[in-house]
Amino acid sequence: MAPTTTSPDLNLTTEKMEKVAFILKTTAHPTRIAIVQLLSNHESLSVTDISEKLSVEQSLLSHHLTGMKLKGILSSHRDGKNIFYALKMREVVDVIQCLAGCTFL
Amino acid sequence: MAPTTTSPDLNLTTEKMEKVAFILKTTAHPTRIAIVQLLSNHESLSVTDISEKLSVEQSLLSHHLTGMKLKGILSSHRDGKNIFYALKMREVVDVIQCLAGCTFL
DNA sequence: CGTATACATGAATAAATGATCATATATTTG
DNA sequence: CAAATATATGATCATTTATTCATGTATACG
Repeated sequence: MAPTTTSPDLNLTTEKMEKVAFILKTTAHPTRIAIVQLLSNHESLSVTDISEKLSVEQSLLSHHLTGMKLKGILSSHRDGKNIFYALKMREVVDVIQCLAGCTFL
Repeated sequence: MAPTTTSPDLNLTTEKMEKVAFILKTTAHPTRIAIVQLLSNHESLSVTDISEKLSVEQSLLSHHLTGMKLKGILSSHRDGKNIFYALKMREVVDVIQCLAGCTFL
């Protein structure tokens, strides 16, 4: 009885497949994966925090962040001069975790 | 004690993040998700089988299939005139399953 | 209120991806 | 071997995504 080792049947509607593809696309970028990783360990971080930790230029990072927020993966709130981002769709952590666990990668 | 509900810490090297992004990108397309779904339920199918079931034109499908094979997601073998494709990296099923399970999608 | 800080936005460009079409190759069959 | 079937491939074009740069907006602070 090891229910977590076998995958259940996959039976998705076209609409669902499109939505899944949409989220996968939004996640499929090294920088964005790094962002998810950071936020999976940090609750919430400012743009500057993330920019420094990942060495990604402010504007480019901002584009990534606002995109991810728009698509529902992140949330944000302002605190003074800073804007803090947090992980909203925690499932993406599992998705990354799952693939990262592949021995052959 | 429900160990499967919480995600373990995510701590990936840059290289690993790139590889994960690579696989995610290869999966992030409605047609390719449909292919994975089909093959998760079928063991192996010919290009014609898949083309008919998904109503995707031969050449376009072939591009998708060879790409996915090249990137290690699928395997293939010839039997007579047909070439049969099968799922090689079964983890992608879990990835899709995971996101498909999101209530908000 | 002016200046500095933190972040967002938009335009322009570059690069990657997707789709289509024409054609090539492999295999079977007559 | 010629024709038919099944699939792959390569060129081209359209679309999407990524990056950069310049500038805009909000907040804080003197």
